[in-house]
Amino acid sequence: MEGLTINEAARTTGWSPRMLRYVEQTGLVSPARSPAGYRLYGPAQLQRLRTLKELLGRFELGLSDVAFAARMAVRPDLRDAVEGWLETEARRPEDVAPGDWLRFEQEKHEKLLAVA
Amino acid sequence: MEGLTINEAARTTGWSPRMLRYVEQTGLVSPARSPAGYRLYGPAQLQRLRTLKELLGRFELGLSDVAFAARMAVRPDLRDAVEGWLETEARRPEDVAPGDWLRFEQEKHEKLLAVA
DNA sequence: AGAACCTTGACAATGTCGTGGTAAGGTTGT
DNA sequence: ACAACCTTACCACGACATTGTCAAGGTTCT
Repeated sequence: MEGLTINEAARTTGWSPRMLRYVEQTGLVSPARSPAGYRLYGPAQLQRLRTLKELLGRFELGLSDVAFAARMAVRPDLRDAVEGWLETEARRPEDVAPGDWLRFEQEKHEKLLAVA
Repeated sequence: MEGLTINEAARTTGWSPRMLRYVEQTGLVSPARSPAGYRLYGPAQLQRLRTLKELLGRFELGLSDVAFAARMAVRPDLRDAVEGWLETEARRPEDVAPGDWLRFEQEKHEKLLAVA
C-alpha cells in the first residue's frame, strides 16, 4: 500500500473524500490505484491537492476554470485561438492608420480561425 | 446613428438580441451607446461577435470560458499562478533526482503562491 | 401621432458545477 | 468473521450559465 487512501488523503489535504473523487473526474489530480482499485495518493498528489486548494481560494476560481486552463495548456490550437481573439480586444484604433485597422482585425481573425 | 442597432447587429452576426446583451454583460463585446442609450455596434464589434461565435462553436466553449481567459490575460498574477500550477502536472519524476523532485515541486508551488 | 424601434428588469426553463448524502457490494487488517 | 475501510452508481440541492419571453416605458422615423 504505497500511498494514502482517500480518507487519509482527505484529512491531510482539507478536501472531502467526495471532492477528491470529483477532482479526479475533472482530470486535475489523478491518484494511482491499488490492485483492488483503491485510490492511492502519493506525496506529489497530496501537494498538488493542497496547492490547488490554495489557488482556487486565492483567486475565487472554480475547478472548471483550472480545467479549462489545463485544456488550453495541452491544446495549442485552442490556446492560440482564444488568445488571438483576446488580443484584438486590447488593441486601439489609434495603433493603426484610420482606414486600415479594421481590415487588419478582420484578416487576423480569419487567419487565426482558419489555422485553428 | 453611427453603427448598427441591436436587432440589426443580431441579424448580421447570428446572435440573438438577447444574447448580445448577455455577451455585453460578460464584458467580452461592449458596443458604444447613442445619446439616448441605444447600443450601437460598429464594424469592429460586429467582427468580434462573429469570430467569437466561431471560436465558441469550434471548441465547444462557453462564454464563461473565454471570460476566464480574458481575466487571466489582464491579471498576470492569476495567469502565473494557474500556469505555474499546471506546469508541474506535465513534469515527471525522472526529470529530477529521486529524492529532490518532490521538494522541488513543493518549493515551486510555495514560491508561486507567495508571489501571487 | 403611430408604428417600429430601443431600454431595463423580471420570470422561467434547462443545463452544468460543486457538494453532500446513501446504497450495494468488494477488500483488508486483526 | 467482523469492523472498518474502499469502490461505483445513484439522488438531491443550491448556485450559476444560457436562452427565451414578456412588461413598462423612452426614442425615432415617416
